[in-house]
Amino acid sequence: MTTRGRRPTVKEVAQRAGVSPMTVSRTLSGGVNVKPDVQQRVLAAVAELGYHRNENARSIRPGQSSGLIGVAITNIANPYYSTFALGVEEEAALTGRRILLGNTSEDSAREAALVGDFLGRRVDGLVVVPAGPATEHLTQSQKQGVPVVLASRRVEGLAADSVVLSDEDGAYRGAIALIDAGHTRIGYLGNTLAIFTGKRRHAGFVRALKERGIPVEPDLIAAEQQTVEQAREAARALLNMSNAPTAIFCANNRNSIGALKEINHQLKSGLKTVTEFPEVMSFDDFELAELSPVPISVVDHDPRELGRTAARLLLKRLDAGGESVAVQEVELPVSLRMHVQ
Amino acid sequence: MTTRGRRPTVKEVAQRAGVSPMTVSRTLSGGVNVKPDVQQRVLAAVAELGYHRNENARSIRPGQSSGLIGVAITNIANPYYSTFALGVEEEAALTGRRILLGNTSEDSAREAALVGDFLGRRVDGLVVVPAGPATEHLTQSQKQGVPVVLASRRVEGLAADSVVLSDEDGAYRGAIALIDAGHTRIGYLGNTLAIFTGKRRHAGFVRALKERGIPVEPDLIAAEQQTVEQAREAARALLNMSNAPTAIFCANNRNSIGALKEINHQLKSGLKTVTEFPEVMSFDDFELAELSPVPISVVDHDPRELGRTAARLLLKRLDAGGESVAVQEVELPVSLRMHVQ
DNA sequence: CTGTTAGCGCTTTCAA
DNA sequence: TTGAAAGCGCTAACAG
Repeated sequence: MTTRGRRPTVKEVAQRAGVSPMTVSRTLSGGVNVKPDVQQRVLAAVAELGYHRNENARSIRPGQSSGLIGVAITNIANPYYSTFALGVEEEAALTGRRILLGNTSEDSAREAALVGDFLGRRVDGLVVVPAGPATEHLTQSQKQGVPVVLASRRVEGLAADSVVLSDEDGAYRGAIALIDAGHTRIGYLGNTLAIFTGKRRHAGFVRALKERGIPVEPDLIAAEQQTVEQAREAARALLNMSNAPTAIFCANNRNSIGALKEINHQLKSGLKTVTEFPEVMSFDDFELAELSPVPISVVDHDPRELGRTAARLLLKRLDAGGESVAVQEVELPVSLRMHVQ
Repeated sequence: MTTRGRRPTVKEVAQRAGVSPMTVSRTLSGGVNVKPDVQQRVLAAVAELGYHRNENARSIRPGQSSGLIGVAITNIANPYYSTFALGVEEEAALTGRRILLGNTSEDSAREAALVGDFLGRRVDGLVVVPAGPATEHLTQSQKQGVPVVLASRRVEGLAADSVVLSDEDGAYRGAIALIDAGHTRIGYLGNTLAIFTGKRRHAGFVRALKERGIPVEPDLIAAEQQTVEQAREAARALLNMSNAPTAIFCANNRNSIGALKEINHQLKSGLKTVTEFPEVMSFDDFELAELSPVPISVVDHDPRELGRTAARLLLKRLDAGGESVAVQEVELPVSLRMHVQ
């Protein structure tokens, strides 16, 4: 039995198996040039002692990697990002790598601290959903040979691989669909234009309106909501306008959910009937969207695939070693699903 | 400028600052016994080079810890678990620790592999939502001085700290509430009884029925659904019975969502009216529960707090060093919220 | 096929 | 207040 609190080392395994540490090391690395019966003894000793090779000690040797990928996302609790993280984890696990996960809460300073910590832990690479326009910590990572892949959002002035959604196109198509359905007064609920996705989705929305000769009324645009509660308040304001919009475009799931909560609330209070509420278009699908009391359509996409793609871009660059590879900018397609049932 | 692909070491920082590596080390560890002006020079060199102390090299020295916590959960994409992970991450970050996150997909073998990998990376401790009754990998971890905290589920025969919900009590109260509302035919949708929470919630449900003299009809019990799709099928079977239940108790969010999807679907198909569908009681709150077309109540709790508590239990044990501390078994309360609006 | 040597980046111990 | 030496666990490179 192993003594409590002791972690066995190669030496102990070697001793127990009656070989040198090198033979243990070789056995554990595939067993080239080790006699089968000796391997057996080594593996038996490993099992008996519950030995696990110290990956940290291993990683400090030149040419060795830590097998760690640092993942910095803005909000783990948002299903969109947690599903994204799942995608990264799965793809990383395929190569035996693990993810170090950190939450930035949309705070650039926290992101920078997190990245610094990740570098200290010698991650092989980073997958980041950038919280803001800051780039220093990311370029520093790149300079030290730790590649960075941006996901969901890009940042200006940083030459890094990235995978984002077709935000502009998706928002454009969503808005066009509403216009085609006869709407001319369309509200907009989104996150701040300072954020990559917020800006692009807003741009797509505006392009659709302009193209169809519909004026963009500032009163109908609310683009500062990051939480469901904020979104709900903004939705309330839109719904309570004397000349309320007949449709609302929600630029992300937080805003869609806030809008539905408010619509549901007002509906249950009984002041208006269903037909008096606007139709909803949501950029982001979400669980139970089909329960919406008003017709709802979604600009759908696959956050898990977004995560997988981010990981793949990173792994590809890692495989290339230090060789310079052209920066990859991937844009994943979105699909319009009308009137989710 | 740092050369691409080079990570600076203490030596380089020392050279640049004109001191020995030890002085750099001391400065970075708080600066005791280093003259202020020397510290300035060191820190300047650190900043110029973008130096990050190699935590892996650091951790191999005796008495040093990696500052890593291994977190193994069964399904990152489930909001319940991702919110749980957020709680762990937050609490860990307070002590400067990071989490290594792995998904087990309810697979014990994968969990064992994950734990082995975590041990190899010299985690300070583990937070595990156990996928099954297997304990070998967990006792091995404990034997090597790496404490384990179980969350959401316990496993028999393992003396480890744990934090779980008041499953039995919550299910009991939920069922009693349905009975008090006049229901005598109550369906049950849950995950398998082989899982800790499944067994306990089912037990609470059954206890309520028995206590009130209501027979437990096997036909009304479906307890094998792990996914929303499976839950939806099981719900369909219940709804389509000639003598369908007037209420359904759903033992977790996957089952609640599956049930609501099916109810919504049948409702929109127009074969029955709203009042012909059963009322729903959901163990687990979830986003947009209030949009349910039928009355819904929830057995509510706080997965983030569950994560925080798990992390706190672990940190407390780590603080105690190797000293033996009594095993802590925490049970977090749940609250009944009737007729969510 | 196996073992010895040396050294990765860091910090504890001891000496100055 | 500073530095030199030694060694943590591991594995390339070189013997044998």
